[in-house]
This record gives sequence, structure tokens and C-alpha cells, in this order.
Amino acid sequence: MSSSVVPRLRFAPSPTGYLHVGGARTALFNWLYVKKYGGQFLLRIEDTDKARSTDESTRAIFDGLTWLGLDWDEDVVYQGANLERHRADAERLLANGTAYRCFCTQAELAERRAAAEANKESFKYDRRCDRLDPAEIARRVAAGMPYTVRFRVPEGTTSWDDLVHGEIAFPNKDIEDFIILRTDATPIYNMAVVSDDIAMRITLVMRGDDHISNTPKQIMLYRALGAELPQFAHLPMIHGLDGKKLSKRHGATAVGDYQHLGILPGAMLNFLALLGWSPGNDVEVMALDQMVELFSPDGLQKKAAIFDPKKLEWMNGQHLSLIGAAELLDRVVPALVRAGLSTEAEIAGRRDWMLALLDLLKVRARTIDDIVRQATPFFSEDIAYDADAEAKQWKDRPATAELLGSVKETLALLPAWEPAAMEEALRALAERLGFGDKAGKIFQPLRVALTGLGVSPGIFEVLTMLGRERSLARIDQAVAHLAAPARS
RNA sequence: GGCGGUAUCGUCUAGGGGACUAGGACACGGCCCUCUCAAGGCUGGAACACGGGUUCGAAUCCCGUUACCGCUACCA
Repeated sequence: MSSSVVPRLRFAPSPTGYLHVGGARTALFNWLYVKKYGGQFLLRIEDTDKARSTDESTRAIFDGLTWLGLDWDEDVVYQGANLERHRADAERLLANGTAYRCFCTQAELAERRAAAEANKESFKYDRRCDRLDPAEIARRVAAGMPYTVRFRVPEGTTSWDDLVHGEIAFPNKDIEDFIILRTDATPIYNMAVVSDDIAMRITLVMRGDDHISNTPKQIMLYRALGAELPQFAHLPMIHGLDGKKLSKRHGATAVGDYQHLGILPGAMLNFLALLGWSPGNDVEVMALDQMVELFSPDGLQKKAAIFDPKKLEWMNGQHLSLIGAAELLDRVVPALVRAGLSTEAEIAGRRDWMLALLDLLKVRARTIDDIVRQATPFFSEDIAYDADAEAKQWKDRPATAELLGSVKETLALLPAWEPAAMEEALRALAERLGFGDKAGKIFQPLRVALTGLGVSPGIFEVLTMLGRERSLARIDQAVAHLAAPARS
């Protein structure tokens, strides 16, 4: 490839489902390549299978890529809109003698295939229609006999230097004369892809390695069409925890699933990038711009990788602390609103408080959903006392009520609502009550009183974020709850 | 079956002839920190699929075997 050529890469999904994590990763590597070396990243929707393609899937692909931040250049290309050109290209091959008409019917073909299988022989089209004499062909065409167009596979070997695998070679004798145009004159996949990739002036075809065996056929088509060959890079597949190709039964496989699970797009991208690529040192957690900087096709893996949701979660936790509070806020607010905990206006009204709260919560959260869960007691006065927390920290209910009463008294006396003073006063109280330096005996029951939960940020941070009024009210509320007859 | 691809801890990977008693990360266990949970720090167990070559020397190169994956449609 001459260095003067501007790289043009494309991501070409079929809109037959949702944007799969494997597809997203393919898109990511294409995108990274373009961002790293310059060039254009194009999107082509391969919607020629009308039976399976849906507009909804197309939208899911756009939404998924947009959420991930993988923006594409130029207008989206819809393969279905190029049928005429595909056909014209196939007919050019017929005209230049590299393809021929085949009058064999599907039924005949199926029969011969079955017969070959019965004899334990591998079936390959025997080229009988290529031996028809021209007069006979003309007669059949004139008679309106239906035909497909087959590509005549030449002698020799077809090979290419794959960007991730190196040299790959296929003996042409193993490839049959494949159909490029159906009886109804619509193109077969390989024909459509090559026609489009040429028209889009694609210089590097980077796709899943399930296309490796399509590649020699496509290369022959390029040559027969007199087009310049692009480079090829075949990326490994993604498998599920059981080592099988990732599919629905492995749980969430659509990018949108992770979006709704509270995963950050940056974390998703980072995780996906590491599945099949490594920067070569021990760097793992990267922001998108770092990935671009570090990206190189040399680091691309040949081996299929297994999708491990545990590591994705960990990665998300890392990105939660990596991104700024402001950016995180943009992601959390919609989730908070959706959970019915607050409104955008309310949050905007106390943005600084919200930012401070986020800083406290994000350390112990792995997903945005975790944050929402933990944020609940800071938004809702309707405290739901966690049964386990009550059982553990409020064992002796009357004694706890009394303890909380003392805590409230102590806190109420504080001249300033300030952490150092709280801690000093509460530790002194622990001392007085005979807990010695085991101030946790106060902190823990108090945590349950304030949040209803056994887990929260540091107790003084909780008190601070809640403020004096709400904190004291919460203690009263807890004391009342403790006095009420237990209704488990 | 034919053809093609792949093969380092359970998982993601570093490694591209000597620096390897094979490094990092996730997960798992222990310890520290500590008001809970996280985070963080320290730490433990855990791998070169097998067999032949080549070489003074192989996780690294070559050849077989095995296993897994993909393709083998008038699907994409």
C-alpha cells in the first residue's frame, strides 16, 4: 500500500439484530485505525437480506455506535440501494469472460450434492454449464431459461498478506465456481461486498475472521473487475464463558444491554479493545484518546477471546474514577431521574452538592446503577431499613433507641456542622458509654439510622452531605421506627 | 469429510532464540489500612496442548499430532 493513499475503512454490519459486542469491537478497531493513521471511517448497512433486515436494527446500530462515540464519516451507505451497480459489475464479468451462465436448477444442484455426500465425496460444481457451446447458450437464453451467473475460478493459488495473520493462501482448486448473480439477477454477498468496497474506495478491509474463507473469492472478483486490491485484516471472534461463539444465551451481548446496565461507554470500549488487542506494555486502563495514541495493528491478536463480564465491571469501576465528576454527572442524572429520585432541575439547583456526593459514591460503585442505589438515601426521606443491617447493627432495639438518642443530643449540641467536631464529639461519647476506642459501636447503628443501609460512605461524610436538619430528623425517624412494634 | 484459522495461568494478555526460577490484569485466598463497604498497599496459589526436529541454547523457528473455531448455500 502506497503511503500516499488515505486510508478508508468501513464497518459493515447487517441490520438483523442489535449491535453485538463483537460488531462493536470490529467497529472500534476500524475507528481506532482511522483516528491513529488518519483517513475515513465509513458505515455501510448490509441490508440486502430483506427477510431479516429491519429498520429497528439499523437504528440500534446507529444508537450503539453513537453511544460509544464511534462517529463515522460521510453518509451511511445502504447496500440495498446499490443493487443496480452490483448487477452491472456481475454482468461486466459475464461480458469479459471471467464468469458464465449456469442453467442448473437448485433442485438439480441439491440432488448432486446429496449424491456426492452419500459417496462421502466433497461436492464441487462440475462446470458443466461452462462447457455448453455458444449456440446452445444463446438458444436457452432466447427461450427465457432462468440462469445464475457463476464466476470461473482460475487455476493457481490465491493469497494475501493479512494484517493480523500474515500470509494466508488458498489453493484455487478447493474453491468452486461460485454464484455471483441469482436467477432473479440479485447479487450474492461476495459480489455485493466487492462491488461496494470498490465503489467506496476502501483501502483496508478489517472484519471478523469468519470472513477469511470469503477473502480468496473476493480477491478473484477484484482482479476480474480490474480493481486494485485493498489490504485485509481479520479480527478474532469473541466467545462466551463456555468457549462457544458469543450468543444470546450467554446473557447480555448487545451493546445497548450494557448501556442500560450502567456501564460507561469509555469502559466498554476499553474492555473491548483489550479483547483482542494489547498495547504491548502492561497498560490496561485507558481513555479513548490514549487508545488512539497507543493503537497499532501489531498488537492485534489472532486468537478468539472470551468475554468476561467480571472484568468489564472492574473496568467500569476504574473508569468511574477516571472520568471527571462533571462528566459522570451527565451520565448519572438521567439514571437518577429515571429512578424517580430527583429531577434535572432539582439536581441543577444543587450541582456542587451533587458533585461532592458523586465523589463519595463512585469509589465504591462499579456501575452507574450502583451509584443510583447508594444515592437513594440522599434523595428520599422514605428510608427503607435493610433487614440484614437492622439485624446486625440494631440487635437490641431499646438500647439502640437510647443510644441514638444520645447521639442526636451530642450532635445537636455541636456549634458547627463540621466533620472534625462530629468525630471528636462522637468518639468522646463512645468513651463515656464505655465503648472505649470502639467508636464503630456508635457509627454503625447511626449509619443504619441515616441511610437504612449497612454500607455507605464514611459516617461523617454522610452527616455532612445530609446536613444538620435532615440528619437529626433521620435519627428521630429511626428511634420511632425502633419503638414501633417490629413488623418483619 | 474438504479447506482455512488458532493454541502461554480459570479468563484477558506480555513475550518475537539466551534478560524466563515465564511478567501484568481480572477472578479467587491471606494480610495491612479501617466506622461499614469499596478503593489502595502487600502477598499466595495458578500457564508455555503434545511429540519430533533446527540450534551451544526454544514459550519464541520448522514439521507432525491433538483440540477448538470458521467456511463449505441461488444467507450475510
